[in-house]
Amino acid sequence: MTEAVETRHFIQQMIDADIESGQWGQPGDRSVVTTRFPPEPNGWLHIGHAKSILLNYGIAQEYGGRFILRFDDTNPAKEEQAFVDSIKHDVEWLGARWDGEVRFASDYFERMYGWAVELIRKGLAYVDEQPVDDIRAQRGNLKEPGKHSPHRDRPVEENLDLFERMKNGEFENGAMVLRAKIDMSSSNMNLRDPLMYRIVNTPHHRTGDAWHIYPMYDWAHGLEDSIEGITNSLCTLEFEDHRPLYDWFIDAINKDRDEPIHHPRQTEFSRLAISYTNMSKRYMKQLVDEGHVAGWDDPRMITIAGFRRRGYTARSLQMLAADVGVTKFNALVDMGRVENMIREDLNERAPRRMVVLDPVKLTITNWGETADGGGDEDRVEMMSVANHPKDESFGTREIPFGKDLYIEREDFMEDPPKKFFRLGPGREVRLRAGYWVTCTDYTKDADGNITEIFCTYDPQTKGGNNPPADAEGKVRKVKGTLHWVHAPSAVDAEVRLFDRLYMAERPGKKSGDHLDDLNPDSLQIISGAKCEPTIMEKSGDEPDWEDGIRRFQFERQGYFCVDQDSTPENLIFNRTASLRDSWAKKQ
RNA sequence: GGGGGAAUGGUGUAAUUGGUAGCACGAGGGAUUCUGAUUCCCUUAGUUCGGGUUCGAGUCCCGGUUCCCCUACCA
Repeated sequence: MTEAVETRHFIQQMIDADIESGQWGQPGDRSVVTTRFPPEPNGWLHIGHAKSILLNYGIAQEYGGRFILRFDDTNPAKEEQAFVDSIKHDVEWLGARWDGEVRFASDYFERMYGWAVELIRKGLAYVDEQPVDDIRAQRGNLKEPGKHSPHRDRPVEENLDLFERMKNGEFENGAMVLRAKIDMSSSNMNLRDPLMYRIVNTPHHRTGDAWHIYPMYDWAHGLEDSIEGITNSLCTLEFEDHRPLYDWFIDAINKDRDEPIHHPRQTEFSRLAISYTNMSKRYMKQLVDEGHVAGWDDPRMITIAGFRRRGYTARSLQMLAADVGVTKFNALVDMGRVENMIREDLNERAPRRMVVLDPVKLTITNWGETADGGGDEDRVEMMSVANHPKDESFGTREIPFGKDLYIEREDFMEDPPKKFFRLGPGREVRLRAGYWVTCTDYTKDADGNITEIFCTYDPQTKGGNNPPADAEGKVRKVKGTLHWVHAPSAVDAEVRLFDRLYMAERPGKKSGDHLDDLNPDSLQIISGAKCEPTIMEKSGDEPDWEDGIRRFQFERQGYFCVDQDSTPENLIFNRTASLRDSWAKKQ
């Protein structure tokens, strides 16, 4: 007997071991586990952030610990309150719930400053007043060691004085910095006397002009983690080289200190990369700025807002995060996987509707004849349709059927090949939940476009059911079932069909410019789609979409959601994903 | 001529830490089907390379290769 064993990724295994050994407190106490998501409020969150959020939140959940949302607002020049709000919204939408109030690094500036003073007193930090270029030149490079700053051995009292005056705003931007005194010949560039503070005379979105110096990432980040009692500071692979510095700063503070501060453990995992996209903020900004997309929440963007507007569910992103796993391997996840996740979720949860995207008229010429004789050309029959083929709890709805219908233009061919299971001259198909119809004639315009299709229907196939067996006991069969709408009662809608933004697996890899790989057909707007009249009807059996965004499967077409700009008078649908199409693949 | 990481089917990810290389997706084939969807069944294909230790190596040792990251007063 093989049992499904829950496999634990390397971070879970590490935490398990820490708990057993009592790394953070009493051995066995799982509730101490504390994680965080620390975005800088300077932009939009993307799918890569979603992986990080879900990883951090998931671990806190699993161990019964805490998950903290902290804004790393240490750079007043680039940050805005608006991003704080949108990031909170995205994190919540993803389903992550943070512990207590949202935290801000700027609330810790005073404490960080105090610790910096302690480092100066210990001779571990100094004020450097050299120009940026000199500092840069002295740093050396990957092969050459750096050189000491002439101010490296400035007396402690002088450092203290200068640092305080930096804080008080006595100097211009860039006039001087505070640096840690570590090792200018280290092979790890991060340890070559890294900057701790710089002068920025720009008002901060939360602290106003209270500060004139702002902490650098390496100095600030570990301290923020420490203050919040973070046990596991999870970050991406490129920070591996920063870990020695992360540890050095906390150790330096704790050196000769009566009450040592908490020392979290930083662990790195590989960031999410997806084919046919690029997570680079620079690239995304260019797409927006140059109008290649409509904005940061354009449904083609891989921002969380973009995925949301496209119709992706939080659950599908959670499924994706679980699916890609947590490792240190630089993996490239196939975009097809992402698309399959939303198909999997929506297949289960989306109620079905019939919508004709590219309508062509279909007229039933014998609608006046009925099985019991005496039909009425103008009558409308109501047909009962299941809202979900596999789940009866979705219930049914009634849709009208009559003489004048629309079907999909691509469902008719003048001279169809044998394997084409749809309509053609003389061929019979089932109109889903309607009747069986046989094509008897069609008309074309001067350009050769089909303008109208004429059919007869079989009154014995009402509801789409098979006709009764003939005298020899044989039942007539059809290969194809088409979706349709009743023309007089159809509701118009705009439908936006999205495709991948890029045509290359790794945009920009070949030519160096990602714009060269842009897919010119990534957006197709259809203005005359015809929807069944019950399109927006709430059947009560419809799932409670946690974000209020309504989603449907348009039968035989794909999954669609109601766009935020849609109104009852002017319906707008976004295609989230097409259905799998083995017919298209064969062609 | 530096440092830090990583390599398992096409893709992603496991392997009780030395004991039958498994799962998912994809792809191919078939069954079912009032969505060419869904569902179900079958098949496909892998330990970066070369040595070594061992009864036995994805796992340990030695050597090589390839890929990613590191020289911001950004995070």
